[in-house]
Amino acid sequence: MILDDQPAAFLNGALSHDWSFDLGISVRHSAVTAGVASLTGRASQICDAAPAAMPVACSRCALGELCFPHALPIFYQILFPLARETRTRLKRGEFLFHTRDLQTGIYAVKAGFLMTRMSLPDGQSKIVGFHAAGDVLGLDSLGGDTHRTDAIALNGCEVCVIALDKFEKLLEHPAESVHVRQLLAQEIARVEIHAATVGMLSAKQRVATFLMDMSDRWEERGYSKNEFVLFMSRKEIGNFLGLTFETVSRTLSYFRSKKWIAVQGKNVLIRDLSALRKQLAQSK
Amino acid sequence: MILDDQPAAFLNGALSHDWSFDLGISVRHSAVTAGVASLTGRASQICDAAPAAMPVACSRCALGELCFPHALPIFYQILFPLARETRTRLKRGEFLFHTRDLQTGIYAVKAGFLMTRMSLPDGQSKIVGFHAAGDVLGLDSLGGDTHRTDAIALNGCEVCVIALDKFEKLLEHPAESVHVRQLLAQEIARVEIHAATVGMLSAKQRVATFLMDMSDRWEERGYSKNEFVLFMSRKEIGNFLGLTFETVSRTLSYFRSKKWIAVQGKNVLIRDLSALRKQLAQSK
DNA sequence: GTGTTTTTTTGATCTGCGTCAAAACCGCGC
DNA sequence: GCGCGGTTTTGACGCAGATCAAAAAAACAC
Repeated sequence: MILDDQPAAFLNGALSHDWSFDLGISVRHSAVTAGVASLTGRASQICDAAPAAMPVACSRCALGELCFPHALPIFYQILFPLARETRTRLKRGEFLFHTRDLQTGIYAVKAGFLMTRMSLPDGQSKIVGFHAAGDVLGLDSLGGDTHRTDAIALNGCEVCVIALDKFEKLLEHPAESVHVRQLLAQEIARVEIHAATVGMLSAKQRVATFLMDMSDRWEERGYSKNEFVLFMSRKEIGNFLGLTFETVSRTLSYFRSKKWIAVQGKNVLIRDLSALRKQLAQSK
Repeated sequence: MILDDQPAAFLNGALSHDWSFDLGISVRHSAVTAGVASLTGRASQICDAAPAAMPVACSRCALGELCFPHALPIFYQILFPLARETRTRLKRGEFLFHTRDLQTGIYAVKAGFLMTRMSLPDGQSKIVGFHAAGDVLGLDSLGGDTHRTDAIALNGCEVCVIALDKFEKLLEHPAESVHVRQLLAQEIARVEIHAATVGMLSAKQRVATFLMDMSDRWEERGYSKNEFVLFMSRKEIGNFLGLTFETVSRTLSYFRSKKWIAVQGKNVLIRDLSALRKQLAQSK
């Protein structure tokens, strides 16, 4: 189906242009652009699986300041090769870890997107977060010795694994210890905001918040805040927001009818961010 | 109004009996029993304000194993007097800290109940947690330098304040550092479960979950898991659960009509925990 | 004690979102 | 190219829970 209010060119032009803009992070670049391969017709050149032929120097890693070794010169030499050895590649749908798995390490996302999912007592499962390059996974399980969530790849991912014993050693250094505490505290903030969002906002407000959140994340990573790909399905968005996938779809269509966004499948263009933001001020 | 299915005696008998059962923690005892003062007719004897005449030895503190000094012999002598000096008393409705206040310390609840509340972009505020004796507040703000939430006393509270610089020093000890990471990780787990709960459960399921959660907390602290006081109002419960206060009230009435609980005001008696638990298995 | 305010309960009505259903669309293998 | 399974969109309908309203109960001030 062709967008009624927006020439399809925006998807093949603007989007692919921005996404092929190289930030000097080759692995992330390839993973991110994978999503538009079908639109740009360059599927044969840019494949989803992280390219083995592209070595990533830690100095150019997508994690940047977030990566532990950066703040820890003492362990830099030790951890760098360790992390390299235990790097993992995941295809869409593959698990990084399962609930109740013994926690063996900490995971830093170098490229791609994942989601974490938890099981409820009634047997249903609920998506508790989406994670992009630069995010650290597994810290929330430090309280026990098993994972509390499933982590599943949304597209081709590359994840740097730091073994738990190496991680513990890392934490003996005060600077790293502070850093990890900050990451944990930030995660609490994120989840609390999400709980508040899901708890008291209308469907329109939840979807608007979700789009704005995604926009921020893409911007943080150096991409356009107005044009991005939702690697998750409508069903997954709905699960995350506490809505059905039909409502998510309807709401996106509503935003499109108001000309606030343009959507085609997983590609999104924000056309009026302030209008979306104004939704939040609405009574409900 | 008299309970239709339960003689009022249970409230004046069983409840007050269990609550006057002294665990050797005098401050907590007085704070907890304050809620039933009007029922037991002993309001004049047991007042809400924490009694200045009752000193609390750290060895008998409600925090027990959770208290930092316990796991840290080295700092025990230093911190103990510091914590004593900076103990705070709060009356119902008073703030322990406000959003955007500069974070000056970490707070350990020694007696009473508090709630933490955060502001949403649309101006509304949302309760993100209820906290009882033994809980530690303020850790979630370690990511920045200001508080992200308001902390408000639900009844007479006594809170032990540990200045931030003292706390940082405490964390130089690895055992304490691990302990704090565990507390942070547990908080993430709590909030994620809450977000999942609020996101996809029906009103009956949310209220049932809430009651079971409260029951667990009272039991953890050595009280009966079947009889307790909800220090928060229906409005506050509703805000926390993402429901209106009318729905909370209606749902409690429904549970009472099924003879699963007995409620009079803020006093609750669980009469059939398994029936409540079965609610969660329901389709919705 | 009395009067006032706030909280809680219960009822009546309305509506946003879930549910069920069908058609359109997309990705994928051949 | 074509056919097929999964995803997304759109429509019709019903119900859980929000909203509006009023009375009862509890909390509070004096």
